[in-house]
Amino acid sequence: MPVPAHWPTTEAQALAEQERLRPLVQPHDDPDQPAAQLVAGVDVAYDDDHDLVVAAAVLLDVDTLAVVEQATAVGHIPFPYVPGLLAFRELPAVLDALAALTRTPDLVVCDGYGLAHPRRLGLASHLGVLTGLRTLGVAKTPFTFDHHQPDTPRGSTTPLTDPATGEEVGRTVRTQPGIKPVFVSVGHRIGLDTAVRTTLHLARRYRLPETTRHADHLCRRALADALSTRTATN
DNA sequence: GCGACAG
DNA sequence: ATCTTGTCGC
Repeated sequence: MPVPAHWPTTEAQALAEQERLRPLVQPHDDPDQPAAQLVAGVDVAYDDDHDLVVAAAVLLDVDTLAVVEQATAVGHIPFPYVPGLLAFRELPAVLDALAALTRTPDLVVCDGYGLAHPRRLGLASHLGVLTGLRTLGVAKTPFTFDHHQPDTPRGSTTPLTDPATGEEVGRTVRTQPGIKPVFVSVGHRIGLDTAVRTTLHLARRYRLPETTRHADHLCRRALADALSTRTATN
């Protein structure tokens, strides 16, 4: 329930924490791990007026895409929204929701970026390093770095490149024909090709991965429930 | 200095 | 993220 001990309170602390965790990210496929069977989707909903944050973790079978388990967690908002420091606002609740699951996911799909981040530690990578879990990030809107629009067909991609180093830090992916692309980047213990392939598999029907859709719906319902319960109690 | 800026 | 009306389409 509570925020992890020593969770950063100021921007300076958060920046220092990112510098500390950044070198621990493993941006490649992990040979010791078999292909993912249980994939988790995590998402968060807020109510700033009541200082409430609700996270949801939904486990899907990667083959059938059926929901096999789900959990939620409620808490207080631990950090303000600051571009580049989103993880400090979302992860405490996400960690609680994941801990509430009975089974351990083989992969966690996050809402946002991983390596495609100003300091190479977006929330997907951050979550991966903190938990040791394999993670990837799928963002809905551009953040840092330039890119071109992918072609119209589903599966088309274009690189998200760091203009300074020329390094490919992510990829725009057209998950549905002619529909606005999503931005995929490596989180932890996974390579970009695998991350993109997995995202396309999970987004066979809609623009966003099934994992993200389920987690989004669940955390919104849970937030509504938490607010109504609060009204009935207070 | 100014603008941009995941969710 | 969240606030919001109507509207197009399966």
